[in-house]
Amino acid sequence: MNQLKQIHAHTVITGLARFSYITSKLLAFSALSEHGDLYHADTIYSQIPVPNVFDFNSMIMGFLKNLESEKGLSVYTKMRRMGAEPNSHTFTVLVKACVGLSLLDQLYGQIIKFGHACDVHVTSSVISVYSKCKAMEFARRVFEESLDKNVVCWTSLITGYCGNGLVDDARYLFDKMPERNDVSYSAMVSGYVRNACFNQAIDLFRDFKCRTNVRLKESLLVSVLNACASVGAFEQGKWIHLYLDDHGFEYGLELATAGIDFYAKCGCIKDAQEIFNKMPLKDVTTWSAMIMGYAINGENDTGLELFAEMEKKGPKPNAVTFVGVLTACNHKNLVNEAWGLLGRMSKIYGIAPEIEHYGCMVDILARAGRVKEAEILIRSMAMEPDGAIWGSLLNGCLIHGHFELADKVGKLLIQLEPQHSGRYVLVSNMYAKMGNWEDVMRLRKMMNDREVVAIAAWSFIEIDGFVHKFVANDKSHSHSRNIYQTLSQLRKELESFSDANDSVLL
DNA sequence: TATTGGGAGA
Repeated sequence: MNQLKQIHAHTVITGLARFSYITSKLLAFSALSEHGDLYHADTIYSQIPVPNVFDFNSMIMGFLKNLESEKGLSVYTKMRRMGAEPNSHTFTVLVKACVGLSLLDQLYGQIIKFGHACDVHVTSSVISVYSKCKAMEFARRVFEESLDKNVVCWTSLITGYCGNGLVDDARYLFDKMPERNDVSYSAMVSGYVRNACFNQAIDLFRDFKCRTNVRLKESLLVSVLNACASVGAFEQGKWIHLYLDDHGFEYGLELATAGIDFYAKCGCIKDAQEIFNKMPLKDVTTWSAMIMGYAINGENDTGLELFAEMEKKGPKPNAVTFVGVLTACNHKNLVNEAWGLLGRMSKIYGIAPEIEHYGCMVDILARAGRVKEAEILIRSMAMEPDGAIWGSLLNGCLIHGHFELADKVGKLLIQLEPQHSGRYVLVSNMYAKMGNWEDVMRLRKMMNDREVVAIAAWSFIEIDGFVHKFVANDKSHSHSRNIYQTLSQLRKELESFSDANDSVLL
């Protein structure tokens, strides 16, 4: 950048600055290059008597890249005042500065006025921003009215539908689009993942794999790994890992972190660790995934040790990292350590606790039987407690037999989430435990009246690529007898283990 | 000079 400043000074002294293409190049580099300097660009820009569209566009892009949308918009205002005509590049970038619908509507009016409504770059950008404003009907209209649509425009609309929970509409479009590329597949797969349709995501990927012989793109594999992690589709995820090794992929940040998460969620913590160790570069997300991985696999000490290592020589932990560390404390009943970490988080790292952190802390306290303390913490929170937090407290009350508080929290929870069947089940179980059958019946009637249907929770396990499904009281599996025998054996072992521990504690 | 997609969270 110093060299550039010297060149700039030189052009001013020698009069070369009169040649607009030279100044424009200097301006663009300063505003947009990684090694640039936006404020130097601003100086160059202010010294140009009559900037051209290219210069205005460079400044708009620079400000937007720097997350200064208002300044970007004011460049546009100046541009219009000076009578310069915006081009399609201007609008493609500028629409991203529109935070609200009214601003976007105004800008779209300008786009039509200057005749850029059919430009594929502009259309894709506008669709994408309307979608982010949750205005799908407008996004759709812009799409329909554009006479020249390419695969990018289609993909923008598909992403928009997925982002607004309309995953079926997205799929309908996806099937209808005249041409698909790897990004459209990626968009649809990750759209399924974001909407918790993991199996559809995996099916679509398999479909894509069959149709093509080209090298699969990283982004698509990241989305699929995500889906595999969520449903425990071990064989499919493992296939991706082999594919990566066979095709000489680098262990890049997104892909490798998704891999760590996948193996950890499938219970293969050693494989997760192997990827972690192989990665040439790790960032806060990578470390967080690994810490959380240890926590959910019961290797809480290793998780806490890794966190200590991160504090010494890794990137600065963020809010998500602390969710992982608190989860590790939770599984080991480390109440005081958790309090300490929550304090460290805000005092040392300046991270204000979010509802997730309170959620972990309440869960830790409640599981440890410190339900009063948990209740006080909930009431001291700066934000409204959600159902999950009250649910943790209720759970703790039930484990430790605090029925009075459980009753109060249960009523509150049902009031807060009247359509959540799980809440009724939990509270109803509590009444049953107390022998309070009248209230059990009352709750059942309430559920009927409110048309709340209890959804059965299924478990899945994949063995040799075959998925086995289970539900409570299910005897349909061919090995059902053996499974129940093993379960009963396990229960006996757990009971004797817990009896032995109780006697140690007493 | 520009448009779509991608990693960790109770």
